[in-house]
Amino acid sequence: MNIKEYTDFLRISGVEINFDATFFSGQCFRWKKVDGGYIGVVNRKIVLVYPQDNNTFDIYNCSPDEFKKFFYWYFDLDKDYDLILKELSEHDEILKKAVEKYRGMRLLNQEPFECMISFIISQNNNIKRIQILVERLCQAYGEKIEYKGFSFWTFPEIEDLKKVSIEELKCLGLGYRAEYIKDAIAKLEEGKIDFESLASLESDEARKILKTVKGIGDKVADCILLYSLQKYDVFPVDVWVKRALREYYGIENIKQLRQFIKSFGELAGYAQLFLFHYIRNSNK
DNA sequence: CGCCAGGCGGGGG
DNA sequence: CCCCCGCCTGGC
Repeated sequence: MNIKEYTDFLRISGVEINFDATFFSGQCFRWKKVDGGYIGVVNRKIVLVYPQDNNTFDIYNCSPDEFKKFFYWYFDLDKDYDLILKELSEHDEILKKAVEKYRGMRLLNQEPFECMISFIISQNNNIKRIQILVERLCQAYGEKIEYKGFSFWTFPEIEDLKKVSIEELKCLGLGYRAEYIKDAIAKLEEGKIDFESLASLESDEARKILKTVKGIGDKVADCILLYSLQKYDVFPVDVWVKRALREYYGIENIKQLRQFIKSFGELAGYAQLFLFHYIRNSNK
């Protein structure tokens, strides 16, 4: 990888990133398309990304230091994707196709609080509505930031949300999830949930603790573990994945499912990312 | 109007 | 443990 500094952007070359697949695979909800690129709010800043030819992209509003310290991690660039994708391809034919089609998709390492709240919101909702609800939450309680004429809001901090009532959250259209969000914040405040200590635990232990929050079940817990706590042995299962696993792999029960997930070892999360995206886009 | 959407909690077998 | 139902809300 090579980083070249220009007056107001960095040119990163030697890394293959499929931004469409990465940003719109359902692992995150705040990136948007702009003319020729993508805009997002990450690390409390507005960031613009413009893909170029030959495994190169430009990134605006990001210093070389910030790229090395934050985005290198965020885009999962410390991993050897050649190796990961090779192993997935060798697992079976379905995964081989998924990997071929979406080569360059990255598993994002996101901020745990944003990830937790976003996936609590995601339950029983479609992607479009998840995006709208997350955006409303940011506009109501986040901090307004600007860059090159774009204005956005940061994702609210725990401090910003702890004084907000359930009723106020419901006004945003969150419905019964408002109560769940409040419970998550209360448990964070009380120290019953602590992301740092969760990250140090085995996935099964961490999942149990996350599930003590009202509104966090297996699926939401696994998304938090995989997308923000680096638990790559976790494989979130939703209705789509369940259906696909039955159809493609003949998986009918929990026992078979556990065995299937275990067969990927530490790459289960990567397998899920590629399988899920492949399934979602091939069926329509 | 009913049904569904990238689940979950609560109750009952 | 497994199954089943209702659920805020908005779109179709």
